[in-house]
Amino acid sequence: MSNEQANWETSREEFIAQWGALGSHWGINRTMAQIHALLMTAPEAMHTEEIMERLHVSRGNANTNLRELVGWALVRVVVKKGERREYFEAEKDVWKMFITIAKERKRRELDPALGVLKNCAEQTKEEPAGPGKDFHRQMKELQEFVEFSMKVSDTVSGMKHASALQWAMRLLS
Amino acid sequence: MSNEQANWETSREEFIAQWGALGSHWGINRTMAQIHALLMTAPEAMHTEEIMERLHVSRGNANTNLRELVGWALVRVVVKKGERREYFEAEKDVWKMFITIAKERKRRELDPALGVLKNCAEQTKEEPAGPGKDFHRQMKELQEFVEFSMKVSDTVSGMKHASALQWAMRLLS
DNA sequence: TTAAACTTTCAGTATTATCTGAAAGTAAGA
DNA sequence: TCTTACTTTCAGATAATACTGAAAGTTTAA
Repeated sequence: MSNEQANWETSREEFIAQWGALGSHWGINRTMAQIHALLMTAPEAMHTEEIMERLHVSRGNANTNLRELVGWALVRVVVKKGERREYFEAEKDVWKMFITIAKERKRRELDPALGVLKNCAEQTKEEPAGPGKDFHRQMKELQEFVEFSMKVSDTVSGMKHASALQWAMRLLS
Repeated sequence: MSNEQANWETSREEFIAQWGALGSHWGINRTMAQIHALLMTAPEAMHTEEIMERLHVSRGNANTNLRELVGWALVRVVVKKGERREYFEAEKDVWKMFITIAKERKRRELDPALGVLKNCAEQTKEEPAGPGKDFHRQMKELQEFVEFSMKVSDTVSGMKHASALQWAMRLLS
């Protein structure tokens, strides 16, 4: 039977399925997360056709989500000499992956959110004591917290894996 | 005109709308995020009726999402003496809020994810050198990263706001 | 040029998530 | 016990999101 597959492929299937499910709890399209999981565990770069077949998705869907992943810088396009079609490969280093995701989410979501908070704080800074002032204080506190998180995130993102680990050891000990 | 409203209420509307949008990028139901934003900026505890009216949502929707927020421990039920209906109030301290969310997401999503990774790693630990072994290593690395994140998260969650700030200052300097 | 090989786009369709409203459930107190 | 005031549930409706497939677009090379 050609239905036989290596044992690890069974685990891989499970990983892909679960990574997809997890993604959708975090506002990430299920197919996108699955493609990511597939490429993350791929021994070689893959092309669209292979991905379509493996995940049973249409060309349009595969293409859109691959582009999205490339946009997130989690996946790179690989051109093979003598071949016309594009191959895709994912970043496999977990630490780099984490940093990439953190940076991207910051840019896409935290930055706009911070804008709103600043705006709300600014618009209410003249409020006299009472509910208006309380609201102002609340927005200020949120704003400061977000700014603080961003700084931490930037600092950690700038670290090499080794120094991050060292830093963490100190924190955890 | 009774359409007039305090200036800060205008900012509050914007905050609620944007908090809802942000939430949905993070896999959180928009209404839930909006109720949270509403309560977070409420001078007094509110009851279901007020929330329904303010956000134009049905009783069922309001009730479900309030219960969900109580389940997340982001909102508390308040009973007023002499009153039969329940009032709701949100945690306003940003640091506490953050810790609560971190703990809850860990419990709900990271714990199960870790299970899958461990499983995948376990099932492939005997793989001989080659793609199977590479997969095993990949799962191990992800597992270790998740375990590490959990430790950091637990440590930070255990901190009082003050000591967290102190810690952060050292990191950022 | 023309054709072949591949990628992108998008209108229409399918799927999933969310919401409504009314009926059923619960509990206090008259 | 009955009524009233409230909360919960959930089947069906609606809205948001994701997916398909085929046509249009692009690039390479003969």
